Amino acid sequence: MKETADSEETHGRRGTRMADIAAMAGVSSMTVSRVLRDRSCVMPATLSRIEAAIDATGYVPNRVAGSLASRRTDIVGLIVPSLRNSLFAETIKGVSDILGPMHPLMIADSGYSLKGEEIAIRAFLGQRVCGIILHNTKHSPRGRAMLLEAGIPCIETGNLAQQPIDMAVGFSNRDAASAMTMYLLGRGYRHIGFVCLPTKDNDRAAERKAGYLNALSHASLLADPRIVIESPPGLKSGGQALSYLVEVVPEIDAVFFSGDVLATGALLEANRRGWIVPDRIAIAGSDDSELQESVSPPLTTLRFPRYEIGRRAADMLLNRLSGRSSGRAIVDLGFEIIRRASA
Amino acid sequence: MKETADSEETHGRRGTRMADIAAMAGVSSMTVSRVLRDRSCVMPATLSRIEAAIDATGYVPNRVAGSLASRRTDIVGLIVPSLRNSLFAETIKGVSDILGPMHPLMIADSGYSLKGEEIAIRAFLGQRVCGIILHNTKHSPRGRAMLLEAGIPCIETGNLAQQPIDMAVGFSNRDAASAMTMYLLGRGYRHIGFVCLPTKDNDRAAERKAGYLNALSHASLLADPRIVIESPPGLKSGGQALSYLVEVVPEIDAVFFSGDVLATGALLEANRRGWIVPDRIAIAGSDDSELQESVSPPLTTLRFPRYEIGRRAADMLLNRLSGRSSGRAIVDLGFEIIRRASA
DNA sequence: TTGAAAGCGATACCAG
DNA sequence: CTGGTATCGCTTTCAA
Repeated sequence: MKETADSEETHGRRGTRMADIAAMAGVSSMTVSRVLRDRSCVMPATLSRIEAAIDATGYVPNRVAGSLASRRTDIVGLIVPSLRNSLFAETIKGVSDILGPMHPLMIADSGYSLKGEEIAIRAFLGQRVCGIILHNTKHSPRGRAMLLEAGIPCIETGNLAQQPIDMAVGFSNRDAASAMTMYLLGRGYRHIGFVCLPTKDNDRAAERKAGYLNALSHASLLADPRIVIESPPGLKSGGQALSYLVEVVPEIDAVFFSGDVLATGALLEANRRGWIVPDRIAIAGSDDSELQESVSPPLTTLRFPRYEIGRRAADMLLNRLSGRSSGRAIVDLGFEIIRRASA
Repeated sequence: MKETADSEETHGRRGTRMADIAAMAGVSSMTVSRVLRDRSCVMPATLSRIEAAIDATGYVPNRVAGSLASRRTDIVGLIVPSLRNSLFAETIKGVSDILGPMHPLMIADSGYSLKGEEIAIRAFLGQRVCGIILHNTKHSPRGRAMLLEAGIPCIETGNLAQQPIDMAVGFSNRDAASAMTMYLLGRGYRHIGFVCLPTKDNDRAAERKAGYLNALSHASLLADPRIVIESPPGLKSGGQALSYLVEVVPEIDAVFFSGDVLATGALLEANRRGWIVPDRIAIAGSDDSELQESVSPPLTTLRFPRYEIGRRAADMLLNRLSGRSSGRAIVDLGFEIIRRASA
């Protein structure tokens, strides 16, 4: 019956368990378990024996077992449309900063597809994450159903959801686009083009287009469908979009690029062609960054509080978990128009 | 003894368990477990009953319990210096693309500090990740010890480690910096400045500085310490570095910016000041991107296969886990010098 | 091909 | 403050 000792010696490292620590310290594993949560709930003498055992062995508690026993994990799941895009990186950083090491962060990208999001949701639920943060507010029926069914906090951050599954934090893409369009109208531009990312499966792009169209109709202007286009992401793509718009409707006097670095690409292209911005054509962008501020002329853009959105999302999640809050919060963090020389 | 039925009704949703599915399908839970791994190992009739039960209930297997029983998870841990930096986003994307939904990805940032990395390592080991990918090749003693002790695959990717803990994939920052410096020397520049990110806790920056110095001494040139500087990251920072260098040593004829977007910032600053690049001063950068290609003049840069590094790292990890490989692979994915107009 | 029994390594819940 | 005992929901192992 030396099986135990034998296998420890024979098979080598099987990993230190809580029971081993308990044995070394001459206590039960419950005491060890308690110490791990709260050092101040045992006698000092006991505590020091336990701590000695822990760092003699380098024991790292098994959260998998702990999670099974307590029926919950500390893992937070985050799904973004793309891991490559630095915009989402801001939000990820915000989330990560608030969560800290006590709440491991699991990240998946949906590849901008509803199906991809659904797959990620299922994977996360399989891991029994304690909460989920999503960038999309549009979901597949199954995805939405799983989230509802799971009964865990869920925060949607991409567009300010009017009917969130649970909670939402963000800003209104529609209002932001509308505001920028009105700003351009206020500056006297009358042939304002609009470029956004593909709207399929992307509620944010769709909302921005709607905001642009809204603003025009509020001003009793008719949108010219020839200069309302969708474009893939990227600097070059922005340049190409600008070239295209000017060719199709030469009298165009301003363009609002509502996606990522499109505006910067357009500005670089304008510079290359020797077009004076904003005299020949005004350019407005979105998602302000150091880059948009550093080009010449600096770009007028929308600024979104992406980092703060990540922080708030994580914050709301943690509050809900700790029972300090409940209810279907919808937090609007707004946006700003950053006025610079380009429009 | 109607406890079971009672508690299900009383406490409501407790989540469907494998045993429930088994009961519904009239089989044992072992059979359900098997089906989940390999649909083709049970009789078709049994299979369809089980599948019917699964999607009638929306059952999502509990990986926490599964992991405890099998003593291993499918979770991969990834630690990067910063989640904000789009460079690392490339690698993250590569890792994520290879892992897919079967291997959830846990991500933490070290905040460029060894202590931060150690904390993340401990957290990951607590979650019993099946493998770890690190961007740093310099670690705290405890961090290194934990990794060694854990006995799981570990891949270092930031700088090509000569003595990896386990496996390594990447490129030599030293060789790359040396190559770029030699390229500049070959173009006839003789007063070449060097700017890198802070070298503290950052083996990559340190290696690049060493490569620059190496190249100079191979050419029997003395480095001028006044124009070898460290600078924080960012476009503006790059511009400031350029201004500083030109002021301190006016005869400087080229600068190699070895970090991130520093070179782009410097180029924009040069343009602003009306300095002709490369006639007044040549500028070379690193970490090629669409941006560096799109500015005027386009930047000569080093290009690193960051996405591919992520893919290979994940690939090596998966291969090791599946037993298809072993051994301490060190994979050098190299680098390229992208020659453009700026230097 | 299928099932029964015995864990996996913690925590919950009571008792003392 | 401390310990015993019964899970947690699945996989392993062996037997049928």
